[in-house]
Amino acid sequence: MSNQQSLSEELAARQFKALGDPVRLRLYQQIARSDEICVCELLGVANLSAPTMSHHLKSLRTAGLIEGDRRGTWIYYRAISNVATQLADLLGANVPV
Amino acid sequence: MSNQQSLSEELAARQFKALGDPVRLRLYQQIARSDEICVCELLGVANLSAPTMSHHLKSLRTAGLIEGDRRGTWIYYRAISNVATQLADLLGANVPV
DNA sequence: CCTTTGATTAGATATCTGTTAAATTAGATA
DNA sequence: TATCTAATTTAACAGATATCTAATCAAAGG
Repeated sequence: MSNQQSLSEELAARQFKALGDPVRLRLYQQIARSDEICVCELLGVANLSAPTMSHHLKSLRTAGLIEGDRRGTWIYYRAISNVATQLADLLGANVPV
Repeated sequence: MSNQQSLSEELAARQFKALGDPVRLRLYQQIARSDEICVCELLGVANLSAPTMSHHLKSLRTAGLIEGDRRGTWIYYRAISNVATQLADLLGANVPV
């Protein structure tokens, strides 16, 4: 159904791991819900220090789940499309039973 | 589409975390592919010591991803149904944009 | 240039995690 | 009972991780 190119298991594990923290799962959902969102706004939503926020965003970023770019003073993040779908596929939407 | 009862974020994070290890992701997939599978057979497939296998199975078990029952000498594991689908939903198959 | 604001990076530390070896539990069989 | 196999548990330890403080980088405005 939706499988342009299957994720390596190593990469998928790293992505699940990135999502495997309550703080990061919330952040990812918040980012995925938004079209794009500024770090400063995420700081307003979550109750995290700026360094801790950066740390978690870096986890999500290096896992290939989100990407960000600076526009002037602010940095905007957005979810990388298809990744979530690929992970979902991998989770066994394809279980034959 | 498939949302009988949404997962708490805490639980979902624990489940993603359990899947966030290459060894456990493989194990989960192997178990989900099978109708049910004996630990001894998993030991044959993966190259793990018995204690390490138990450790990882316990992670998946306490996260609510798999369940096992003893039948005689052997213990059989199977994937708990719907959980993967709920996680997939949570990942944003349902993103409205 | 200096200061302010937004964000990341570096260093320190306490906690968590994956693996191993040794011990233990559970069931089957003699 | 003793013994064998299947699986888990315990204890120990190295390596990873989350959070904090302090320092640094990047852009904007005075």
